[in-house]
Amino acid sequence: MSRPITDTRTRILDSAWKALEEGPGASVRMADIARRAGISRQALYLHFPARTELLIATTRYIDEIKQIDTRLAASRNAETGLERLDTYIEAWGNYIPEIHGVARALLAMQDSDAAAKLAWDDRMGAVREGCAAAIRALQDDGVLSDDYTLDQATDILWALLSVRQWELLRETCGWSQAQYIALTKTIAQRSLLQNRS
Amino acid sequence: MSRPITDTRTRILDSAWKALEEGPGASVRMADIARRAGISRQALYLHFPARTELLIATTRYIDEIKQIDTRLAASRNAETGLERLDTYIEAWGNYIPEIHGVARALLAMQDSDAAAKLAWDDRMGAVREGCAAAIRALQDDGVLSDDYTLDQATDILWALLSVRQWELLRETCGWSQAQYIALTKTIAQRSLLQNRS
DNA sequence: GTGTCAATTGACACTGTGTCAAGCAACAGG
DNA sequence: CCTGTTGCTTGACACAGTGTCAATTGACAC
Repeated sequence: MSRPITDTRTRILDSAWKALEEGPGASVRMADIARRAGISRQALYLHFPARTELLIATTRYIDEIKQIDTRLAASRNAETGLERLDTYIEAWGNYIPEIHGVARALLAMQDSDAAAKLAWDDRMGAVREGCAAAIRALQDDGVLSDDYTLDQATDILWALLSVRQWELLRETCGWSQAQYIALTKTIAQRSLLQNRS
Repeated sequence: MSRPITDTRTRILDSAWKALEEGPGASVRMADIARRAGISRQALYLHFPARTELLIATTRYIDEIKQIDTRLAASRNAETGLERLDTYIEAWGNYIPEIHGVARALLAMQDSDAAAKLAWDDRMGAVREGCAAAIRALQDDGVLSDDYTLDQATDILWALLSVRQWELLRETCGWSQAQYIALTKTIAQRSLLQNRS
């Protein structure tokens, strides 16, 4: 066989990724993904028994390619709290464009597929935990303003990093990713930190 | 007839609103909305020829009940830029919980219903314009930091006000709306404004 | 050569959207 | 009282997308 299992599976995941990236309005139907991957629709179901499982698997796949866990671990190992925040912002900021297509597709599921949504929540929970850890490090360093609780500060940073989500609705932002990440850093520091160190 | 047109139409819109509010995973199918409103599914199509039109109409309906345009106009008439920002934040902040169900439902449309999405973008554009106007007033008052362009500042405030959107994915925030709006004001002022006045 | 495994084709059930036709109850004006 | 209109009803249907099933093919491994 010139096509080992992993090959086909990878081709499927690549196809799903590409389909999801094509923005809102893109057809992310099983048939489309199968056609993209060059296999039949039914063969797709041999690899992924349901659409939601394919979407979740695509998330994990993107995680691996983008080395998200590695990057988040790196943020955990940073020396100062501020470095930790920087590294986290870079990891998550770079992740968002890839991930928001999946978010859209999962949100789009009419049937409340509890298991799939739980898996997604877990993933997001992990990323969010990285955010909270960075904030906590800042508290330990004593540079975090005590106007905000840990949860509040996490929510604020999360919001700043997630503004790209709104591009789903109004695709008129026009910022480059680098611009965006740089600005996020500035605003996060200005908003959350006291001018101490 | 004990049921004039407007009565049925209002009942439909109320039903749709309620259905949309029941969070992600809620069934916002035409049949469900019809059952809620106490009419047949086909009668629903007599009032709204398509699902997307019902969703958009529900947005307008919520607008009216919540008097969003009035509130945004009030923000336009505020004396100082800071008051203007405050009024805007209050109007839009109170609007979000009602509106994010519609956002979710519209995002969920697989068929890229261009017209409906355009109408939605228009609505969001109007609200966003209110945001930009508030920011611009702050520039005129000379209290807005010139580190950010108008677009950047608008995006930041928009992000801060829209963090609730993420509750769709992780419903663990637990903030009260008042808490949220108060915090948004603080963070917006701290982030965007120079400590001048 | 036989078994196995991935993938194929073709058919089917089910759900949700949107359409169509025929009928029915109430009300209005002659 | 009859007639037309209006708002809604029931019942049927077409269509798209998901997910399932059975029978078949083609290549590789032992």
